[in-house]
Amino acid sequence: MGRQPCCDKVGLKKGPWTAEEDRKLINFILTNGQCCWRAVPKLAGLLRCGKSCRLRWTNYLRPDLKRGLLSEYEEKMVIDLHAQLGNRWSKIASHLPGRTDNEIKNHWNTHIKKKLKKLGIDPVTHKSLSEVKAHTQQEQPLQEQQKQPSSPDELDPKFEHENHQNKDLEKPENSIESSTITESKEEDQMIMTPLFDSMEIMNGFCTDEVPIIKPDEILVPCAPSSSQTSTSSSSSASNSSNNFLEDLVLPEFEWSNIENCNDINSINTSMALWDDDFIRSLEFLINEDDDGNKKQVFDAPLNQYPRMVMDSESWANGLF
DNA sequence: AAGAGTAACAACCGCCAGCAA
DNA sequence: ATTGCTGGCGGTTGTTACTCT
Repeated sequence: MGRQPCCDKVGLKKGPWTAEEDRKLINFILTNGQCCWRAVPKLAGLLRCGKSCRLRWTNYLRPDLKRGLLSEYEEKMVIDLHAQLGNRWSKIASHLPGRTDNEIKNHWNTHIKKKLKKLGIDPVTHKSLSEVKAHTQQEQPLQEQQKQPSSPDELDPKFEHENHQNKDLEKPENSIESSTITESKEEDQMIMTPLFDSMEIMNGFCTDEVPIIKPDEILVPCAPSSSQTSTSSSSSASNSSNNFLEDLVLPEFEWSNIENCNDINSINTSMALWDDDFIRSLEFLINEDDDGNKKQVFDAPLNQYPRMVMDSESWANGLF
């Protein structure tokens, strides 16, 4: 037998996240760290599917995210990495601390593509457009002869870029690429040019490094849920959601001391990494409503949550 | 000022690899 | 070995903001 489905999708909310939903999700992850996403919406009191929660967290709520447009430097990196990796946005994002694959993908499609075209560079091949044009004109008669693809790769857009890469290899003098695509981790490292080394020094944060907790270590807020709903200042405002997130001034995180997330002690240690100042500022910011009035949104100060021990069966059956 | 067109980006959808049951 | 769920990924769509006429 397999596992339970991630969600039944019945009665689940879709569309933009409200400020209240953001608060609930942040509240939950601040308190519990990251655990099984399927359980998050139930435990956090959200009518969302786990996948949606994960996406919202990784793409928007994560504390390490940079906001605003990509800098010229970052843009240059994206272009360079795209030339080497193609549309592997997550891989590209992994070289840009604080940026998400979604953000980079969007930026590529809306900004960089146009920029490159303006500069006469084909955004797919990273070659000059005139050359690409000439190349395709040369190939056209041949392609008409061979309309049936000779290999499955040709049908798969994923391979399109790699095919270009191979072509590029034939004419390295025309490419801005500095290395070839490889899947191995070792060679992935080699993609990092000295330019990227400075980025490595930055305090990179990875969602994988968010403390993972065991089911029986979930902290369940004990305050009545009505306190949350009564404080919901704007259930419709993705705008207000944006505002309160823009205001968040988040500290640098150091997750390096979490060596073994399966160890309960290390999990407790990891929770301590959200230092008091940060928690206070977060509470202050999150508790502010749209008019700037202070409100109690967190059910209780984070350090006052009782640690509720759940047995694994309760967890598995989702009895909350 | 209003409507149309365009840009920007958040969110969703479907697919897939990995893995637990 | 098989089944089917989870989490991650890339492509696409929908919504909002902005600009132009």
